[in-house]
Amino acid sequence: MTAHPAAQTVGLRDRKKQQTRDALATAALHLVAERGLENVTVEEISAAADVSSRTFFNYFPCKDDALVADHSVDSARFLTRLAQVPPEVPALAAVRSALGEMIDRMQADRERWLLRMVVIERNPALLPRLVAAGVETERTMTELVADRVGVPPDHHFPALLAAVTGAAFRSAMLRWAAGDGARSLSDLVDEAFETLAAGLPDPQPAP
Amino acid sequence: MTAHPAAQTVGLRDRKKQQTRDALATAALHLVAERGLENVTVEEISAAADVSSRTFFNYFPCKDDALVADHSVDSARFLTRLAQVPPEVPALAAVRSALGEMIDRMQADRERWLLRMVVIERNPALLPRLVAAGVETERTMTELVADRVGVPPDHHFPALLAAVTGAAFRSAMLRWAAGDGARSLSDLVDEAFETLAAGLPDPQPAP
DNA sequence: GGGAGAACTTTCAGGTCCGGCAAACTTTCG
DNA sequence: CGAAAGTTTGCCGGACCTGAAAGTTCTCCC
Repeated sequence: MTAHPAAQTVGLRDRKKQQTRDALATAALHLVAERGLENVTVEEISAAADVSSRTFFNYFPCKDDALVADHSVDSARFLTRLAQVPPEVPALAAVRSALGEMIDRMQADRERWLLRMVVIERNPALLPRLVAAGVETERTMTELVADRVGVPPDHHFPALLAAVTGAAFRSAMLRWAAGDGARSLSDLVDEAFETLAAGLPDPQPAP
Repeated sequence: MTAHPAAQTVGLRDRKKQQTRDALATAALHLVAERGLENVTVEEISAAADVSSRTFFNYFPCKDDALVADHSVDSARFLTRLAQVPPEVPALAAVRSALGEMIDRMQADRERWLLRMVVIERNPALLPRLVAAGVETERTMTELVADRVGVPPDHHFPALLAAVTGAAFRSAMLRWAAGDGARSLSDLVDEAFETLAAGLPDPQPAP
């Protein structure tokens, strides 16, 4: 037996895969951060990660996804959480609650996520990609919410809630990056959701 | 002098340009509607509009833009309207009010807009494009709103309001198309904005 | 251990997207 | 009419992305 009898669930193979994926994403983020999206090719990213450019596409369906997607934050877990929130909790609060775990994981990966958001901010072409990453999630979320509040799936509320909370979350993420992570993401999301719950009233101009 | 002494502001040249642009957009929408986004090339679209494929790119920066962008609904006018709404009107209501004109124009172009939204619905890759079309608008909108409510530009409210109203509007557009335009877009947008103003409370399950 | 087979990577070929360039053409204006 | 300005077009090349086939690396089971 080798010196590592434990850690059986993940073999060498999976560890290498994760490494490669990580190397590609990291290389992509750093290169784009310093040169801009247009001035970085897939070949350069692949070279920096020491793999062929064909391999790049085995991991990411397109260049942008290497910058925006993140395996560690998979939406399936968020949806599971959402389904688990007790049904008497209002939908908006339920969504906020279910986001908690995802937010924690993002804070744990603080460094990388801040870089990611800065890259997105400086390359607006990526912003739609951020939406794309959530579009399938929003669809499922719509169904979950319809179920939860007991309205037909073509009612306007579930789709509106999904779209609006998605927008609010993105807004908080961008704000997080803009402040370089000075305030916690959790706080910023809370602030946004409270404003939503209050019906988006005009804020006080000056105290 | 010719038989058309009036209509001086637009010459033959500009009229032709508008025609070409329109032909390209129309061809793109119809082809994609029947074959799907992947199975339509720029060459085919250009051929259908009787221009070279090189000309296509003189009008649209990429294939998707021919499907999503619309010259008749330029956001500059919306922003102008927004700036004109009296400052005592709360920001959320002001946005709804400023959207009115755009909505009217979309209803006038009902046919084309419904087709467009159906195409987007059936080709989810385009949905992020719809966001992209509004991203610059949202940025300006953020500044306008900050100004209007008298908070610094890095306050969370303006960006949140811009993102959220954008999402709500898109949600209403998709709903409009899903119902094949049975209910007026104006109604659907009102419904969404009222729900926003109420703080997104859970709807009544059944009467 | 050791080999059969699965999984991953690489190379290669090819289609589509998209932008720069300069020549031909069309409209506008003096 | 003729010059100026704008538009269309073909040509070319780089970049993105995909399929197929061949080569390499890991896993599993004996």
